[in-house]
Amino acid sequence: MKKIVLVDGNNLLFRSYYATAYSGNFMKNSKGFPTNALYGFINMINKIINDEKPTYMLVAFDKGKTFRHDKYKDYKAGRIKMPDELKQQFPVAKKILTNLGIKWFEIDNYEADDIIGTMANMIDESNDYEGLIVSSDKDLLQLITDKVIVKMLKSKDYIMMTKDKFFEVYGLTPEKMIDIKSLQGDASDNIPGVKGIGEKTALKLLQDYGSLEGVYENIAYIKGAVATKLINEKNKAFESKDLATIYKKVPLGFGLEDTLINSGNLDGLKNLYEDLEFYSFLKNMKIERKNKNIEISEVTRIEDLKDLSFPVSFYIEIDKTNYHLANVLGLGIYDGNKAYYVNKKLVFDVLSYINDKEKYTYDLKKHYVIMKKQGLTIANVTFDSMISAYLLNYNVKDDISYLANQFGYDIPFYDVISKAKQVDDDLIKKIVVDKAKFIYETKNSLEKEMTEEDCMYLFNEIELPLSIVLADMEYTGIRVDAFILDEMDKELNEKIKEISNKIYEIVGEEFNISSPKQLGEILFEKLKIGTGKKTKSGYSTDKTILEKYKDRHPVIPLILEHRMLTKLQSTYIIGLKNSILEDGKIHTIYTQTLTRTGRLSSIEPNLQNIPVRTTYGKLIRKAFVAEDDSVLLSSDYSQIELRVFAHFSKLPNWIDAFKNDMDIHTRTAMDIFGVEQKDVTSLMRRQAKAVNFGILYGISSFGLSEDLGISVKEAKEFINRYFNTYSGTKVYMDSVIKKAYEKGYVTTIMNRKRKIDELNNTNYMIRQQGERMALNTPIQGSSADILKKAMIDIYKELNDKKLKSSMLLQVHDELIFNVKNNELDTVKEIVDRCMDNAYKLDVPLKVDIQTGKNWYDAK
DNA sequence: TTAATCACG
DNA sequence: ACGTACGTGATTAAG
Repeated sequence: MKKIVLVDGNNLLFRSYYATAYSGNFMKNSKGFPTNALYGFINMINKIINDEKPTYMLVAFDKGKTFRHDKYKDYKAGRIKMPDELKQQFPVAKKILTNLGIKWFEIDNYEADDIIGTMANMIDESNDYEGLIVSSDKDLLQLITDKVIVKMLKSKDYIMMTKDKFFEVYGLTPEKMIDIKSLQGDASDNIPGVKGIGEKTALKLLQDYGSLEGVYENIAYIKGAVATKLINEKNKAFESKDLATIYKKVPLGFGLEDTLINSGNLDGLKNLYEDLEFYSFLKNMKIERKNKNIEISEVTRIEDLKDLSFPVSFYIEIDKTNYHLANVLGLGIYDGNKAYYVNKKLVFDVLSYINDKEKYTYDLKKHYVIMKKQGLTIANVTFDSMISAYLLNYNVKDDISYLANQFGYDIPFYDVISKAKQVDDDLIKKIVVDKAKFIYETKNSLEKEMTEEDCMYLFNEIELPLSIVLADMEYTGIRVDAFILDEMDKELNEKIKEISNKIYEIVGEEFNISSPKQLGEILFEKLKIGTGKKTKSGYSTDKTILEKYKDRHPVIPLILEHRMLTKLQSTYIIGLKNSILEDGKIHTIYTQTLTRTGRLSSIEPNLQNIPVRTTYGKLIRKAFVAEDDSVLLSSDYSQIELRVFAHFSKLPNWIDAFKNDMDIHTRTAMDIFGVEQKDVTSLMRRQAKAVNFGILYGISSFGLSEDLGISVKEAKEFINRYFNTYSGTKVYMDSVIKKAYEKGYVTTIMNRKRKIDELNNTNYMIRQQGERMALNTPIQGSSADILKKAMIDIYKELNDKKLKSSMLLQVHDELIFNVKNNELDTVKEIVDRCMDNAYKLDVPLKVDIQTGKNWYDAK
């Protein structure tokens, strides 16, 4: 006989929730997500598995509505609404089951009881299965047969209810549970029963007369108050019988054999437990840790590698996170059988030796830059787990150990290594080998997942080659003239001092202007400029607020100017100056595996937010200069996001406008205001532009009203007008959101996927936020895809033609190159053509190119 | 470490 | 009745 365990999932979660919920201050993880019900739930499931050792199992859940099979019943009207804190734990419970390899099931209009009843019925009719139901709900006892028993959960232990045991307790056969309920009622299930008849009386009556029907047939023999009650509530009694009967014909769509427990997904389970911060379960998972001690061959000569079989994975450990400044500590290599450790002196020779062989990495870009500094150009890397995991929406960090741990490898985090008092060679040896081993051993599963998710193109043709492009950009660096920064620094020092003194004079006291707290007190309490409370910790003094009050007090424009100047000085003058390395250049690091949309980001320093919007701030760009005999070339996509939107939404007017190289905001103004081009005022264009940008961000009337300085109502009318004019917009946006809800993710033009968990949040606000992400990501992400493709094409052509010019920076829709004077025309042509042709949209891509001795002039 | 602010696309 | 535009990083103050 094969044993199937049937679990009432709702019952289990409810029990666990209320076991701790009354304290009011129940278990949550550090993000505030409630976890109390899950904790008990997992404990129970583990216990069931331990105690029963089932090979088949099904967990049933109620689904949504208060319908029960074909008849509408006020079935649960008497129950209180499920608290959100409990509700939110249900989807996670289901995920956990899936990862445990346990089947769970729910279906519209039916309850867990019905599913279990149907299964029990199937088991009863089968020849080779027996069932065990786990619940604390007595209702389910009616399902007990010769083949199906119930494990009744009590507060601490349980009672195994077989047919015999049931008879022992109730003096009846199990199916009479229905009749008991009809008389006794059940408040929690909103079964009325007969008022005034409790368990004792009900049992006595049924033992005497066999069934509810029997009771009424023999009503003449029953005396006193009980008889009166029975007669008065006869209808209620029979109604209750109907309600108490578990339905056994749920269309399951699967058979008993489909409840076989499978191997599940330990890594997935581990991730879930980590998210929930269930460290005790993590410990008890007894996952076979995958990096058991293995023999490590120490490489002292190249000949020691003669047995190496390819491909191999390798990992270089360095002593700082900023790899432009770091020193190599050691190298680990793994070929599927043997692990090798290479000390820092031999790293260059060994990697040179295997450079024409196929290799796998974690963070190819980092390794490429490290070795390029030593004069070796790493080649033939065909797989990188960092990029792969990023595309698959894993939580990817700079430190490989985070991912390795998710996959069951115990590898210390980087800060452990960096904080170690002395860098122990044996420690490094073990770590680099484990890391290489992790890369090698998880390659296939990541690759398989990428194939399933259909992102091999993105991986092989975009991200992996791009990491080399970025590595070369970082390695090359951009020349920065420290003298120019110094001059600006002096000028700023004076200006800031001057303005500070003026402010102190006007206000009548000295204070820290950079402290929002102190500034708020001065402005709103001392000077009583207005009543602008906004943030948690006090008054909001941000730009928008200050600009609103600009005319109220002469100090405010000075504060604004002070803000601008100190920002320039601290972040850009001082910050950038500190980032100039010995070669007179700044080498940023592009994080390729961070953003949710597929964009790059730039750190240490961030070269993607160098001032440009204000005349004064823009001067910083004069410090970014070309090399000798060169100019800087800046090429940017004109309105790429709006073009991508035109492509997706297929708006005929926009496609037409872009094809004719028309100003898109003017065209929008013409369409929504219904005027000729010559009659478009600057206000109309400005408004049209604001709505267009709103569309890219997933428009909201509030956001638009803020941007345009109009009321929310007016903004709402504006948006309606826009949707009426461009009906395709609404259709497109609705379809994106619909698909996002269905699939749980959105995609870009190159099938980059972004999971959007916010769409499942019970909080309306957060769901709204999720919808805006769903709308924005395909646009922002596709634009990023396209520029990445252009970068790869340009890089390849510059290399193939052996040009000395090089790509330096990427700023989302813009590229900066250092171009040798004698290559200017060639490079211009290449950049223009590659960017134009990077991807074929329904509208043309447009590229603006400018050149100059420095970044300021090239804009 | 976190919040507030402001720089960019 | 709520409280909001999308995506980033660095600096400062203050707990």
